[in-house]
Amino acid sequence: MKMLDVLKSISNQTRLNILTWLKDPFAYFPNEELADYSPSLGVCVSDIAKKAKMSIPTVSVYLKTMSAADLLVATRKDQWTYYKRNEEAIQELAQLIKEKL
Amino acid sequence: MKMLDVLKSISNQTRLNILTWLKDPFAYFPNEELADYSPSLGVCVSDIAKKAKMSIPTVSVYLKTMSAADLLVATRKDQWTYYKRNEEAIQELAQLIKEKL
DNA sequence: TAGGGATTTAGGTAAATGCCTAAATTTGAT
DNA sequence: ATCAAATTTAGGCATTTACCTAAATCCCTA
Repeated sequence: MKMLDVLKSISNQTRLNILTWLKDPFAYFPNEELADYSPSLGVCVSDIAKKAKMSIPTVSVYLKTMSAADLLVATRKDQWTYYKRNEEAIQELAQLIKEKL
Repeated sequence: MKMLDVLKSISNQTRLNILTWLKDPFAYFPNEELADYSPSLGVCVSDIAKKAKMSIPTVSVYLKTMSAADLLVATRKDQWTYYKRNEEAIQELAQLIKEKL
């Protein structure tokens, strides 16, 4: 894990929010959008963009950045790309800060 | 603690390095510079700037930013400003990431 | 109170980041 | 093969960040 890239990828309020939203999608996204939600997939790009009130392209690259930093896991299914949190990597980051930083 | 400001303040390789150096000054700074080192004070601006191979003004504002984010503690003594880590805040950050992020 | 060392503040430029719209691509369904 | 929906890629502009040098300030000591 590249500590600096991970840190950069969460040094933005929107990206930080996305991480929070994905922690508990039912608490943050309209239920109808989660009709066929599955924890193994996560939430799709456009739903996240709508929640963020930001353009889809912007959010698309944010998500891509975060998955490049290994904080999110992307799954393409049909024409949708779903993103979910990578809990292991997040815990690993906390651990790294705790003992190595 | 403002999570975002803290994260921003460590989203830079040099500032990340400084945090590492201050964790164990004797391992990273020339011993003669630490002649009157005391853990309660830390290391002064110009020694840190020299170690970073960066201009003093740049490092001065980096350090100030980090202490504004509460990651460092500054102590002015005579004409020197010493900086040391704020271990509590760093642990708090790790904790915050672990359970709230 | 003048001089000098350490630091901070100001001011500037280049690079990176934040976001957008438009265009291109992917993929399922007629 | 074609259309439409979702996403990604490209390109662009505004703001922030990363540094620097020069000037100002702080604080000692003569």
